Amino acid sequence: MDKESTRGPDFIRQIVADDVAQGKRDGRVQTRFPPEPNGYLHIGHAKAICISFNIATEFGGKCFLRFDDTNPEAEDTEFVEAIERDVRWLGFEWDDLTHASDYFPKLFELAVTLVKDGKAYVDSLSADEIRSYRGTLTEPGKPSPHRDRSVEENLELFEGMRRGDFDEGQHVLRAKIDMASPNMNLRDPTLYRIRKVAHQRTGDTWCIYPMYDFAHTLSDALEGTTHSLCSLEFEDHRPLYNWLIEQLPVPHHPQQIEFSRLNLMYTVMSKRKLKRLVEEQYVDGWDDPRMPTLSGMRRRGYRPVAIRDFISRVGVTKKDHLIELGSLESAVRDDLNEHAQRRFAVLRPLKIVLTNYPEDKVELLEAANHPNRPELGSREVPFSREILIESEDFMEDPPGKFRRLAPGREVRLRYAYIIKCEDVVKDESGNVVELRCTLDHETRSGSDQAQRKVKGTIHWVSAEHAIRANVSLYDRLFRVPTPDRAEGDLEDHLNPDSLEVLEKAALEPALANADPSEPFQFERQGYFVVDTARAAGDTLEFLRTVSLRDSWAKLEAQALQQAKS
RNA sequence: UGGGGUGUGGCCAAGUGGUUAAGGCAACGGGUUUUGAUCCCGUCAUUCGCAGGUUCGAAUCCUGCCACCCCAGCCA
Repeated sequence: MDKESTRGPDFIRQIVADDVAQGKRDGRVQTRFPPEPNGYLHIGHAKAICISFNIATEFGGKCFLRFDDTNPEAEDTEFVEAIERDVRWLGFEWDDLTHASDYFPKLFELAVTLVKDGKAYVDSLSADEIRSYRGTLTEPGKPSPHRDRSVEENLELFEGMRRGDFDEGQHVLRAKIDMASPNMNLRDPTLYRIRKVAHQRTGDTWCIYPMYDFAHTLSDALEGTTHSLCSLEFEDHRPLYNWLIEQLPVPHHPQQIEFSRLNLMYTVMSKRKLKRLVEEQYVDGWDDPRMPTLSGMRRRGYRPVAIRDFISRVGVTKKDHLIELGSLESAVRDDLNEHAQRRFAVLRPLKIVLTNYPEDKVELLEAANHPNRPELGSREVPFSREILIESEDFMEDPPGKFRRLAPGREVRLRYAYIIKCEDVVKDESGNVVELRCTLDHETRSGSDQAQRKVKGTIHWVSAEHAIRANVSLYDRLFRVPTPDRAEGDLEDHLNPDSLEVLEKAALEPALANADPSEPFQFERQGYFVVDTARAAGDTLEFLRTVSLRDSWAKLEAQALQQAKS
């Protein structure tokens, strides 16, 4: 149910459509999403996933999930499983699941071909030496003394590398391209390095592993990718990508197209930084609701359809961008507004005694599950003499525009009665601890005389029937819009108020057996969901997915601004 | 001072030489409302990084300049 965009096809779809129209590659379309299993997927990956999977579907093609598992030191099956789960959760199913490691034998063969053709050589310089020989951005590199080894010697050495005759770092295999190229990627890039580490899939079969450019390009070419869609930072790699495909006898000639990656304000998207937040326990784990990971968003209560909608709202271009959080939240709200059933929950309770309501009386009042969707039915909410309201719905000395409860003022209790505040009870230190109100018996919701209008309507919960719950309120993880670019350490920019746990929340009884997979709107508050990861004892745990749009809060903020200036 | 990219309203983004420069988010104003929500209506770029040029006509073509991003892993 993604919202239909009125905008024309993006530049990638235009290219693919042209290719198909011209019968390029027999009009076949095949894409792939190639994550490295060294971390969890985040919202930036969701963009890449949507692009590749959707384009394949739109053109009647295929999309593979391929693990780019060429660096066994960083990779782990935990990540493999998480990635598969997250891709499926987002709503996509791959036509085939492959691994760069599936191609290790063929990749080795192709490397040998390159050596035989004199297009690759074994270099025995140290990593430091290679770096210094590479030159700089403005100065050309110089050839390694090993650059002109004979094919025979190279073959022997490369076989030796493969057999495990050498230590890590002793040799690498390099492409022989152009040490003076203005494109650093063409200055004899490393193709293979020795790593005496077991691989999560191939075990000890290999002690040499291909580098990204070699493995990725040729995996594409081997499995029949037609359009290799990736992010902008690989633009400089495209000449190398094409070079490899031109040099080697591969069955397919894919085309690489780059788009800008997704950046969101007030968060970070680099796997390295996310990993650090997890490992140094600034967050609860990869699925912490403040994380931009898909698992975090899932726990937060964002639904796949909302994420897909957000991605399509953002579009596909080559322009670097930085997207406001509001844009994501708007997509999340649009989905939840449509699908979440409404409930009453009082987050910070203030007790009210209805002095003219019988002590032992309980009424069951009907409340709609969704005001705009009557087909979703209703539930009964118990009402009694003692109720709880949101403490911020009462002000002793309210500003002009305040429409809620105040001494001598009336409000409508939603789906119930109009009440009037008669008395304010305070403790020794002057805090308001209880309100004594009278109720207008003529104004019960649905009754003939219920039409009387008052300025405000508030939600409530019967004190006697309330269910206790903890409610976690999450906010942005960082307090600066671009923590990546900000001065100082990452942790200096963390938002100290990114989590507030309310331990006195009171819920209406209908929430007692809430289905953890079902989102709710706590009326006038926001969208909430059961926090399964937190549910330990017998206390109910909810978390706030996103607040409701709040024009009152905005007014208050503006008033505060004016008071300051 | 090398190479590769990108510049359209606060944030995204259509636009592919020819009516008044789409749309979304945000903001602002108004209407409906027993959620200060939703919904609905309206306002919001005489101008497309800047300066020249070509053209009857330019965001779209040309030239120059400026700004920002990426690249010197045996990471991906």
